[in-house]
Amino acid sequence: MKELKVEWPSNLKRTKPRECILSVLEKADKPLSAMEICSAIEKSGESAWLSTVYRVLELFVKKGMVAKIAILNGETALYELNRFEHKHYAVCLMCHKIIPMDNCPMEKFIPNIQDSDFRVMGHNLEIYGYCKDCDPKQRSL
Amino acid sequence: MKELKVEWPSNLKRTKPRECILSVLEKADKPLSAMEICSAIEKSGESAWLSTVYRVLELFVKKGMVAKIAILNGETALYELNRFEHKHYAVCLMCHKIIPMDNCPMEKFIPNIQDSDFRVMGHNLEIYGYCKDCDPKQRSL
DNA sequence: ACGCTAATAGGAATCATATGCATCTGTAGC
DNA sequence: GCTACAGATGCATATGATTCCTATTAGCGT
Repeated sequence: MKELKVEWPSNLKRTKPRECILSVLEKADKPLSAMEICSAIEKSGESAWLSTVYRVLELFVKKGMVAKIAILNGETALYELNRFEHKHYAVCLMCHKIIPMDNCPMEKFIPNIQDSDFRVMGHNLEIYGYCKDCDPKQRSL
Repeated sequence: MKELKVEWPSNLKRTKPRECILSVLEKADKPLSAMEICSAIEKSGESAWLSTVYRVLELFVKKGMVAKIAILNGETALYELNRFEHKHYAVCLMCHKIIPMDNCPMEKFIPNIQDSDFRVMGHNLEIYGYCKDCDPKQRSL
């Protein structure tokens, strides 16, 4: 996955934690949890408080720079740069590996919602199953 | 939504909390959280402990009697009877109302997963947006 | 009815996330 | 470049959902 950049909104104060967090997300090749972001920052020699990471991520989501996704019944929220082309993931039920999907079933689908005036803003989709490493183990149980 | 029944597995001990929980779910017209189930039981005059409710729900999920779903980035897990025809929901971003959908985009969709040997077991889909009551409020912000 | 096993009550622990407040830091205006 | 102030962070502590622990209780096979 190519490293991609997000434009820094002009009215957004540049502070060290914010730049660290964005930089971690730019380098990430998969969605990260707040805690993973935090330890990535520590590893790079900077420091960051988890509460700050949460606050900044929430802000980034509000600014549209970052997307928040929930995986496997939402034990933990994950964050990734908003790659306007949106993405879905397949999740392994055994090892919790996250594998990107390249297409989206919603592209040409009209949901039949019982509230006919519902204004659709977006969607989450998650496929679950067994990845190629875990499938054999699973079958032999 | 019609009240529907689930068969009680023959090897499953019948205890008061379990029967209460199943009965609440049978009467429910929407997915419920563990706490909602708990208070519904209290309201019916019985008593139930949250920890028991969680344990029983987990058991029911394992037995395939109940489905666990996550809504809006998984703040809270919701549970409903497993209606083998599976279902998806639209969720209002403002009032968190849950509106059933009658069709499913995955029926004739082949996900293009980067792990080509991934064995798909199922999926979660959630549409989010604004329901007819909240859409006007949203637009006037 | 008896006894064994599994289930529950009750509470305390845990995990992710949010919040409150004092202190610090970007940055707009000079 | 300096200053002031709004807004951000460091840090501790709260919160809400869920899980875990253990003594007690209750199904159910015999």
